Amino acid sequence: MVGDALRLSVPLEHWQVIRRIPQARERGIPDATVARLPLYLRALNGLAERGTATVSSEDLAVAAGVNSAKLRKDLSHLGSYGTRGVGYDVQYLIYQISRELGLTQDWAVAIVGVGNLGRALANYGGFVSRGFRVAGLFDADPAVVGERIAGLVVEHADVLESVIKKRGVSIVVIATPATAAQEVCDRVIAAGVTSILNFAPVVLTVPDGVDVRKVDLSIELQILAFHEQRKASGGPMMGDEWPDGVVVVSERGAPLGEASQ
Amino acid sequence: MVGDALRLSVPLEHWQVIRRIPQARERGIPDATVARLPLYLRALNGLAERGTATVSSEDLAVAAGVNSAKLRKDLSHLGSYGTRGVGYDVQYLIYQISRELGLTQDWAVAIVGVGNLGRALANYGGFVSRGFRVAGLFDADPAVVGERIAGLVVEHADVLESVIKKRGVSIVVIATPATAAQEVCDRVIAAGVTSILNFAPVVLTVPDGVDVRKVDLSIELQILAFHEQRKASGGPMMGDEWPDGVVVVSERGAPLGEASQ
DNA sequence: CTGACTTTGTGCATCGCTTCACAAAGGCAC
DNA sequence: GTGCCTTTGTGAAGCGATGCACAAAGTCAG
Repeated sequence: MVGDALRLSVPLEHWQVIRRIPQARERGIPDATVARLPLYLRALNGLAERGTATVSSEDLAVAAGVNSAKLRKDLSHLGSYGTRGVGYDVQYLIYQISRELGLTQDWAVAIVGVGNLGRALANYGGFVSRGFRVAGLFDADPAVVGERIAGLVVEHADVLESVIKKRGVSIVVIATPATAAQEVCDRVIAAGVTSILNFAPVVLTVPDGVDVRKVDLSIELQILAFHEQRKASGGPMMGDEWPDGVVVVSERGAPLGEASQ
Repeated sequence: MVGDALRLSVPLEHWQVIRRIPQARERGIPDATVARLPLYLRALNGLAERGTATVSSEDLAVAAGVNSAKLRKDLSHLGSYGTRGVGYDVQYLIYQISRELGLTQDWAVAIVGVGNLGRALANYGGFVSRGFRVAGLFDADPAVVGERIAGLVVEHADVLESVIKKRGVSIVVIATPATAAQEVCDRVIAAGVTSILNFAPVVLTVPDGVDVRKVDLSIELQILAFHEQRKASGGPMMGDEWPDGVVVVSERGAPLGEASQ
């Protein structure tokens, strides 16, 4: 089904040449590129749904919200797909990017911490949709254990290690309060996990070889606030002075109660 | 109310000098730095809670999970706070970073889309804790409108514009399904909002002057999958072939190793 | 006051990513 | 085939971030 476009549009010889030159693909793909591949993939899926067969770098770039030169360079790191004068075969490119990202296989994901966020994640369709399968939900609170969410029964955090091994979980999502995050992190790593997606507002300490990605809601808001402030104070200087002479700490509300969560 | 620490360790003269030199602070702070400031802020709050009065760049860097040279350079963009031979006054630095990020004022935030994610966000303590106040919850589903969440009554999306203006909302969080996101986006921008945090898996199109930050759960997972695959395929080649036998790319059996990271 | 010690702030070399601009490659009409 | 048109893939320049290494600036003991 897929897999035809190529044979037609790119003679094998071509790549053999490519192959010989050590070049990009051989050694790692730039991180910045990897971070954008999922974006392209999403745009391509949108096009595919609308029945588009081929797409130019220009059009795809618009759909993905990036610059076309960047898109081409990104794709060139995967190999020389695409046909000059025509563009890229949508289905073929979807396959190639999926394979590169490792989405042609199924990843078992466990979610630890079934609070508001954990529930939202468990029910989030985007996970299941492409290559990811929620294989376990865990919480330390007995009141939550046993509850059925998104078709799964919440298990007690005590059995984390054994379940991870038994079900071949390779990616763990941490959605616990900040205080529990490091402990959970240590335990899943001990159980063999090397990829962690962390939603808790703490810096996790992990050994080499373990990948941690962090999603921090309040940090994003703070960055927005910075820009918003800049825009608002378009005028000359804003409160660039010390409040009244010399007040120091946050006078506002409280001593900044780090809302654990 | 609080506010002594500084007076002791940093004589006023000091910054007046700083103030005069146009230097870095005048023109924008690098984006990369802005993105890390919230991290430093969190680390500092942790230290403050433990009663630490001053901290060296080295220690703070460890707490924030960055390199100390980077930390010093980042802080130098704000001004010359810190005392050589001693370090930084924790309370003072908290105040300076908060001010720079615009957290000394209160930002009214509206959340549009009260599904699983919207609920999680509304209940997320991290928002309220520092400078952000949820001033409105909106949804288009009549079944949800009227419900009380985190002390707020969900309002119908129809009144979005008027409420935004009335309550002075300046930051909007979009947690709607992908299909509704662009419309919501257009409407809040028309109502004067220029800062948007988007959780919907779409690329929003906005006019110049509007800031959009995006948090995409499935993209993060896909990036993890990429690295996980790299690690797993430490062995020879994995499914590097085209489904039915046309060999496609790298036949090589080795390189790749490179724990890329 | 002097000298040893600590830690900041920054000049500089480097690195990686972005953007430009264009030659090379392919399609298509005739 | 030949020539024109479209679009890719990439060399090279530009730009911003990173990390090193050290002078400058401060503390502190005596």
